[in-house]
Amino acid sequence: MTDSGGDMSIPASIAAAWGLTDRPSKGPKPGLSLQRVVQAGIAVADAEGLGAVSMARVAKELGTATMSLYRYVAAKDELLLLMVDAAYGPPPTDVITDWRKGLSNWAWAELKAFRRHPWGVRVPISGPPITPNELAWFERGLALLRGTPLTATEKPSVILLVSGYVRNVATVEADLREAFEAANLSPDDALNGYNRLVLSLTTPEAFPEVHAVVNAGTFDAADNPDDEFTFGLERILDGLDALITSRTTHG
Amino acid sequence: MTDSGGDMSIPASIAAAWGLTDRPSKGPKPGLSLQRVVQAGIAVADAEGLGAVSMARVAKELGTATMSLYRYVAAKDELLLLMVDAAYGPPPTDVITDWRKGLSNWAWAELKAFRRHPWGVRVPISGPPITPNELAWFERGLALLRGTPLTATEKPSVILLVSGYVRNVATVEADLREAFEAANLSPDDALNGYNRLVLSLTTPEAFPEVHAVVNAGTFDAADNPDDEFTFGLERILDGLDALITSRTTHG
DNA sequence: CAGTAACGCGTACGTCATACGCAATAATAC
DNA sequence: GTATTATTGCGTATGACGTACGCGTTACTG
Repeated sequence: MTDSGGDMSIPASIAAAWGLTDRPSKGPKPGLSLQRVVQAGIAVADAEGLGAVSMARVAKELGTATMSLYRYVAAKDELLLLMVDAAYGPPPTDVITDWRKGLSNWAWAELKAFRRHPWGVRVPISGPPITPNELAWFERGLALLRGTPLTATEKPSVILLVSGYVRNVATVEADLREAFEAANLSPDDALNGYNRLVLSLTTPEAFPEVHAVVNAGTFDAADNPDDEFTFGLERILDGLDALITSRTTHG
Repeated sequence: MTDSGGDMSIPASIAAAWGLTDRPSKGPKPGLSLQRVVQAGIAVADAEGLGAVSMARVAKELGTATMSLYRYVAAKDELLLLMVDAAYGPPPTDVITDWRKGLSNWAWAELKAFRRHPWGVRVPISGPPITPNELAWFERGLALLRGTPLTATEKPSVILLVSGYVRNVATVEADLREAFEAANLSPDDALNGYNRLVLSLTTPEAFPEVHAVVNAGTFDAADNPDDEFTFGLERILDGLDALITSRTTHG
């Protein structure tokens, strides 16, 4: 009863990221800029992890007082959202007509963005894409599906499917990295520790498949980290291919 | 140089969840139990969201002092991990020989668990599965692939692929729900607000595909929320089917 | 030149996780 | 039966953190 009017309007900082704010004609010139604040946040996150990103820490990075940041960002959540947007950067613009090659290229580019900024996967998703780069990636993904017989309902589902997969793999990679950095082990030792841990917690009777997988040495080495990603991606693309070709042949 | 010995041993509370702790013979009888603490945490999260889960709030739920919880859990992170584990519950135990039906059933069960406890997707993933239910789900998933020609390396990849997808869809569903609860709108109005927002931020020239999708009314209604899930799941299963049948026919 | 809007930022407050220590308790060792 | 000791509940205190508020300053507008 208090505030029945649902808003759904965007924060000023997001509008600024879209370049929709005309700079005010009055008052002192800003000493900072939204971009510089976001870049400082990224610098801190890259160097010290997302946990180190506090308003105070970001301000220190810029040599300003903590509260000055709030002239550019209304809340920390907004800063994080814009940091992720900047971490994505612009999507690949290669002109690719083959949807499969295009989507694969797109997915790899997204994975590389997350590898460059592993903290990206730790920022909780706050809603559907509204920042410039997020929407640009979405647009590019949809464009790659242009030649396919997929419906307007299906195309976004495909993008969700692929980008969600990228995010998952990136998350697992980040988990592994954080685990062995925290315990300062080598990646191999971390995997090995996990193997021994699982074997000690479970019995072969109750967890036969898990034991079989662990004993097969599946988790022994982080062989080529790309192989894991490739496997799932190819399955997804195969599944899409099946649908697309079935539509194409039954015209 | 300080602490070169990497540990990789588990927290006491996790061991307790596995039933590996012999209760101490000395001292007063515990007034609480790990299970009760975890259940209280779940009750708070279900009723008021994950954001409301503070140690103080959980303690209040139990009628105890905040610090008493630390006799059962060494840190809040552990509590959250165990809350998620309990939210999963045991995996479906249906005996299904057809891998595709089995995996589908498994995926749907996981989605339902997340729908029951939507905050589950908001708990950041801290590492590979080590809690009882998490590992039980993993085991079940692997068991469903027993009859397939997939290798010991591929099977976990498949599980990661499917459960990651479930998690993504559950996250998107949670996003939507939180968005319209926050703005107290109906789901339709929330979707509509997003549509108008996107159209106002982007131009049809720069974002033609996005405009086409929005104008097609794709995001107008949350029709049957299950349809979205089904679409992606079937694509994944199709992709797996392609691999499995190719292996089967080429013996 | 007065008015005004936007700036940088110091202060203060509320929330939260959690380290520490103490008194009470209950089993064990003598 | 008494002393010992491990373990419990929990009060207190600390330090981090996000951010509301307001003040003095700046630079453009009327």
